[in-house]
This record gives sequence, structure tokens and C-alpha cells, in this order.
Amino acid sequence: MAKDFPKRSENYSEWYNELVVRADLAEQSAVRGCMVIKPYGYAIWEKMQHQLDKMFKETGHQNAYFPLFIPKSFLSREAEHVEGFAKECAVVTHHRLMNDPNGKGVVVDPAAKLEEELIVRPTSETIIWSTYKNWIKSYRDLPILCNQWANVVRWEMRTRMFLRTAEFLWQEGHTAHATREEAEAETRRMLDVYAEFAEKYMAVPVLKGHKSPNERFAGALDTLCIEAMMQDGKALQAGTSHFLGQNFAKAFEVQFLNKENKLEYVWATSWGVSTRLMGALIMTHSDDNGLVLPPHLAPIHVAIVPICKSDEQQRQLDEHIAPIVKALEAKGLVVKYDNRPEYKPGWKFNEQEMRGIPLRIEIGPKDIENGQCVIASRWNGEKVIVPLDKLEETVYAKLEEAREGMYNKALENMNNRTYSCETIDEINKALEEKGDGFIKAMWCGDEACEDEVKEKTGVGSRCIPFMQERKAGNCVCCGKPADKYVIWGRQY
RNA sequence: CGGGGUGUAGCGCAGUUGGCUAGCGCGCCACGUUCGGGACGUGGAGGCCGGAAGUUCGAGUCUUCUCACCCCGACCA
Repeated sequence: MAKDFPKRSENYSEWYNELVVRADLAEQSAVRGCMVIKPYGYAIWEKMQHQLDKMFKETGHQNAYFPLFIPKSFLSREAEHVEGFAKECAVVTHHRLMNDPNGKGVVVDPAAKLEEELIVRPTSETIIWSTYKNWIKSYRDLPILCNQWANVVRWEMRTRMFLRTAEFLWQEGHTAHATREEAEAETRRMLDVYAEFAEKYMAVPVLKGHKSPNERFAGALDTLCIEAMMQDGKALQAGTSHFLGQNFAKAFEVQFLNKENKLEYVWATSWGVSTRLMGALIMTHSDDNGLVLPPHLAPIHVAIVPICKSDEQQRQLDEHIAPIVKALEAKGLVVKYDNRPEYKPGWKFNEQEMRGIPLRIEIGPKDIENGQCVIASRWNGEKVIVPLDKLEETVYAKLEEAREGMYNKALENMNNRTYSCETIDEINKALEEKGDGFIKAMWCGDEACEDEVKEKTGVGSRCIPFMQERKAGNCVCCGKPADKYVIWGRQY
């Protein structure tokens, strides 16, 4: 058992915060709402980036980079967009500091006021579409399939590490198309990429669907999302893909000549996932002993701990284990041989478990004699004795077992915490008796009903799944005929 | 942004109605004994008590302001 480590059942928030710090993923910085992502946490993010980047390129996208700063006037070009974003932005007003005339440090030089303020990007649609205007003249210039890896700033009121920070890292894809159909297909294609990434690499099951109009991205005609369920039953929006229609093309006057020599506005999409995925990863799999990582995203796959009683034994073990490490590394695995003498094996076990290393191999003098070792799996705590000549294949089998087992466990939690409800009373009853979860209920599509459900139950509409299990019924709120089966829930 | 809470060593905390040299546990450093689930002994280093102003002979302790973090909401990736 991890010492002084909070249990999920006692205080889920405290457990989460403590885990982020103790697993060495991140810590609070000196800047309000901003975190420092530590090397181990960043290594996990890099693995995510690497895989996603590969998938983006496989679907024909290229990386580019656009400015951090956006002229203030750009934000107001698209009416809904400014409504959704303008209130939570950091603004640059000056470009120079000067020595304080009173002798204390530096102050903003009032003479260096910018003619037009610059906004630190909360998202890049506006700066990118102002650029695309120059890139697009003809249907031959389309489609443009760009992605950028970047940081963005949103001045959030309440921050939580990885889940909501004032500055966060993400990728944002911005594509331009000649037809509505092509843009809609792109929107869906990228959502599918996100879903595949979540399920295959993060071992996180997700629901795919539409956001309700109320929950849409500011300026989008349709927002697709993947929603994941955390262990406490709350929903986490893991990725979004927006069909932007011609809104931004019109706002930035981006037109092209089609084959018939007619001027048309360009169709747009944007899609993104952020470091919030780290939060999803943590809250989906981890336990009261710390982080649990799926093998595909673990910076270290296998930790090897030698068990010995003397320096002489240590030397012998080092000799025996060196070729084992080499053999596993030759298979592409990252192996950490932890022979630090200053820590006892039990201490190392706990540290490795806190950091979520998928497999641990224990080898002592007796094991060498018997030609065997112990393999312990992080995700389920299972320990098995394995002959050394079967080690490589067993390691592979155990890693695959972990990926599949973690996914199934998460899926089971999601299923167990999904409740079908017909009325608002039933929603409240389900939440009270079984705790947070996904509420499945029919909705008539009226925004007033959506608001009323939120007000009376605390759960909001999270997702209108593509897979509609029910085609018709009565609205959970007003009782009128309804044709949308909606997932409701509390969200992070 | 509304309500509540917390800031004292790297971490977790104690510090009485204001009083003299600010303590404890863990961790850290040195040496020795240990090592199959967070070992132990001895010695040692480490502090503008979140920041600023004020009250006072005297402030970790009282007052005001400010900053940051945590929790519950509202908002969002």
C-alpha cells in the first residue's frame, strides 16, 4: 500500500491532485493557473503526440505553425466566435518595460502602448483563416489539411492540473474544403481518428456523437465529440471535431473559383485534443497505489528489480541481468534496471507502481539458480513466476493483456454506470442511488428542456451518440415526442 | 466570478491570552548494519513563518490590504 496516499473512495479530487504530483507528472508553477509538466509527465504527452501526429499524417495532414498573438480585431470578425471566446483571453497591451522611476524593479513603459492590442490565442481559427485567405484562390488550392501543435491560453476561473489550466498544450487541425460534403466527411474522419487513438492507445472507451447546439464550439455548425467516463462516473470531453460551415470563410472573405469559374466560399473544419487527455488517462485507469499506464503510452515498459543481500550478490545479478535487459531492448521495449543500492526492493516496488510502469520483473539469487524470475503486472497486481527462456514472449503477452484488460475494465465501469431514465425524477433517483454516471434519456431538442434538466438534476447533455438505440420516445423533461437519445452527465 | 478553507524547512504538521535562541515527523547529507512489499542506529545540514503596510517596548501570533493554492458551484479543451 502506498503510504499516506489518499484513497479514491475517500476523496477523489485529493487523490487525483496527489497522484499527479507523486507520480511526478506535473506540479503547480509560480504562475496562476499554470502548471509545470515534469519530464516523466511530458514523456507520456510526447508519446501521445507522436502517435497522433502519425495518424494525422496518415490521413493526409501536414504540420504548420501560426502566431501566438492574434490582433484583437480578428476575434470580432466572427460574431459567435467572439461571444464564446473573448471573455477569457489574455491581452498584450504594451511592448516594453522600463526601470521604475521610484527605483523598484521594472514597470510597463506607458510610451510603449500597442496601437492594436494582441490577444494570446485561445484557439487559432481567426489567425489561420486570415492566412488561408492568401493561400486560396482556386479549387486547385483545396483542400488545405493543416495541423499545428501549440500552446493556447484561456483565463479559466478555476483550474485543475491537466484538466483545466490557464495555458495548455494541444493540437488544432484546420482544414479548408471546396464542398460541404468533403468538410463534413473530414469532421467525421478526424473524430474517428481520435476515437481510435483513445481506445487503442489510451485503452479508454469513448462514446462518439454530436454536441447539442447549446454545447457547440463558438462558430461551428456542428460539433462532434468523444466522451469518456472517469472512474467516479463523471464525463470528460476527450476530443472535439467541428464542422464550421462557411462561417469563417465569410468572416475572413476566403473565396475560390470553382471549375465552373464561379466564386464560392470555402468550407471549414477544426479539431483538437489537448493535455486534458493526460487527465483522462489518469482518471480512467489509476488506482489507490498510483498511476496505471497503458503499455503504448508508458515511457518505461518494464522495471527490473534485483533482490540481493550483499555487494557480491549485486555484482552477480548485474552480470546475469545485463543480457536480459539487452534482449528486451532489442525488441523495442524501454527497460529500466533499477539496481540503486540505497533503496530496498519494497521501496522500489511502490515507487514504480506510483509511476504506473506496466510490468515489473523481480530477480534474486534463487531465481538465477532456478532459471526463472517474477513478473508483476501493474494494472491488476498479478504476479507470476516465468522461466527465463520464456521471458520475452511472456513480457509481450503481459503487455497486450494489460492493454486489453485495462480497456475492458474501463468499459465495464462505463456500462455499470450508465442508466436509462424516462423522467427527471428517475434521473435524480439514479444519481442519488448509484452516483454519477451517464444518463441515457430522450430529448425533444428544445433548448429550454436541456436547461431545465441541468437545473433540476445537475447533469447536462454531453453527447447525442451516433448510435441511437432508440428512435422515438418522450422527452425526459417536457414529455413531448422526442427523437434524440442523449447521454447526460456531470462533466470535468 | 459567488460561497467555504489553507499558506510556518523539500513534504506533512505543532506553535497557548502577543514575550526571550521557532519546534516535531518524513525526506535530505555522512558512516555503519540491512535488502523477495515503503529497514534501523548515530551524527549533521536545512527557516525574512506567502507578500506588503500598520498597531506595539516586542508580531508566526492582532488589524488592513494583497498573492497563491485547495474544495463546492457557474464557465470551459
